[in-house]
Amino acid sequence: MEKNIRVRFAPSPTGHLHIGGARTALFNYLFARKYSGTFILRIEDTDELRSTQESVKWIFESMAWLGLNWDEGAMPDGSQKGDFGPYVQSVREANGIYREYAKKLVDEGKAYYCYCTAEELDEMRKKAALEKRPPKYDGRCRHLTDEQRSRFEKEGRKPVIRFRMPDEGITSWKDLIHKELSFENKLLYDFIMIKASGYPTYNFACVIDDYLMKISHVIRGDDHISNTPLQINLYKAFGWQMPEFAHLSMILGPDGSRLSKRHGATSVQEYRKEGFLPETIKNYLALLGWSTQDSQQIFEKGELEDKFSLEGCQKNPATFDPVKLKWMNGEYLRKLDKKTMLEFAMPYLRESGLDLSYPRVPLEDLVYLEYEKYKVLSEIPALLSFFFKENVDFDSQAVESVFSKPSASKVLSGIADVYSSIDNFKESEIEAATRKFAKDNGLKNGEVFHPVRVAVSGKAQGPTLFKMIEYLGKDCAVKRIRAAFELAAAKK
RNA sequence: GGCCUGUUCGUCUAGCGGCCCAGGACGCCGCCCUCUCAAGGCGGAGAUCACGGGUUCGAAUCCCGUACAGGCCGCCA
Repeated sequence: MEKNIRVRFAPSPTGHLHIGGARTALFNYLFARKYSGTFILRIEDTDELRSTQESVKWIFESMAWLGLNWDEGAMPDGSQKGDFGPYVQSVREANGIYREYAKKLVDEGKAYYCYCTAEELDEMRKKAALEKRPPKYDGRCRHLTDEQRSRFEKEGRKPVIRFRMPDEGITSWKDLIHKELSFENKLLYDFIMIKASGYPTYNFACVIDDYLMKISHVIRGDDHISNTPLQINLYKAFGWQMPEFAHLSMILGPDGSRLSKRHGATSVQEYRKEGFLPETIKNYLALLGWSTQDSQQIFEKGELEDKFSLEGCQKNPATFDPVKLKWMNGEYLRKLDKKTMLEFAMPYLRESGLDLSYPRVPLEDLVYLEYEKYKVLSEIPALLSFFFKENVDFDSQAVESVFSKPSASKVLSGIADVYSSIDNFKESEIEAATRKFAKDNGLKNGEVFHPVRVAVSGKAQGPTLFKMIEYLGKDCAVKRIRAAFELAAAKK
């Protein structure tokens, strides 16, 4: 691979960072890291209507959370990092960069002013559709005389600048993922470079900036494939060397259409809130459309950066699978140590409204108790809630199936006495005493364990029993078992 | 309507002419472990490689059609 790899992620700030955008960012990031290149963040806010400052903030936040740190570009504090800035297109526009280059093409006869109104264009498209022709701009303003122009100007019309597309020939390039791709020029159209507002369009700004920022590889979604021949003709008109192109496949929802809001969570922020770890998101996203030869699933820190390659990228679209995402998050959660897990769990615990001062054991011990069960952080409070309050919320089904057994009330009254006489209230002591109780009374272990579990936690499923009882503490456990005894006795 | 792209288990994928009547992972099913649920271990079902033609001694892999799917055709990006 040649030196000076420079790639960029260029989102338009019109909402939260979408999971598809995050993947594009990730692939660019990984590519840059793999080849010791430069990863650049450029804000493409040329849509004056939809771009917002707030969206820019969201993009920064999501990128930072994912750990996709950029070497150059717009920074959260408003500064510009790097020698090829500014990295915000609206600022570049204000600096006159796009107008300057557009004028150059106009002067050379490679672009022209067009006075057609949006309504006229609309009309043309409708007509074309009716006649089953491609809705392509017919080039009617290509050869306007000075007289015609001044008449339009007098009418108060603001012109756009259109690129004069070659009528003949073929535009092709060797895509790093799709191999050879080609388009006939006569099918292309005179696209707008500068809008009537003076703002550049995507296709124009993108080329100017990629050139000026010395981008070596353009890695983006393959919804841009048909924009590429337009852009290549721009490079040719300027006489610039074009970058390499790599078009990534799309991400689909479960129904096979492009992943969108109606498929549920689509922004990085939503996944963060649900309790996915950034490492999970990165790992999962990397696997959507990319793989190693041995189909490796889980990557240790730094491994993605080492192993990533464009050759391993898929040409066909990938369906997003939330189930596998959750599995993967479980894998990452299980790797966390006690302290880290508590740090991650804390926001969810706080938000749950549980009385965090209630338990007598350290929170990290409680959280870690069920560590191998978690799939997302947000489910932690519900799993542990019985540790945080005086009384037990009984699961009616558990009560029904366990307390209705004839031995239940006998077990509960007996075991409460046994527990209250244990001095060293630790897991091993509790377990030994419980097993002895079962044996002495001719009961199966399960006949004792199950009612006790429901009595202290209210649920039929939960953490390992004796550790749970130890963490609850002697007083609490005995009290709960006695209360449950009343309940079970009443059932009879 | 035109152009472009794509098509291997339900899903993500390995595969780049013989090692493949197709391997891994998620999910599913069963067994084991076990105080429950998980986790873990073991095993299983699941793809005639979209379809039809070629090329070749030999094709999931190369070529051509067909079908289906997606993308683009905006003074959106």
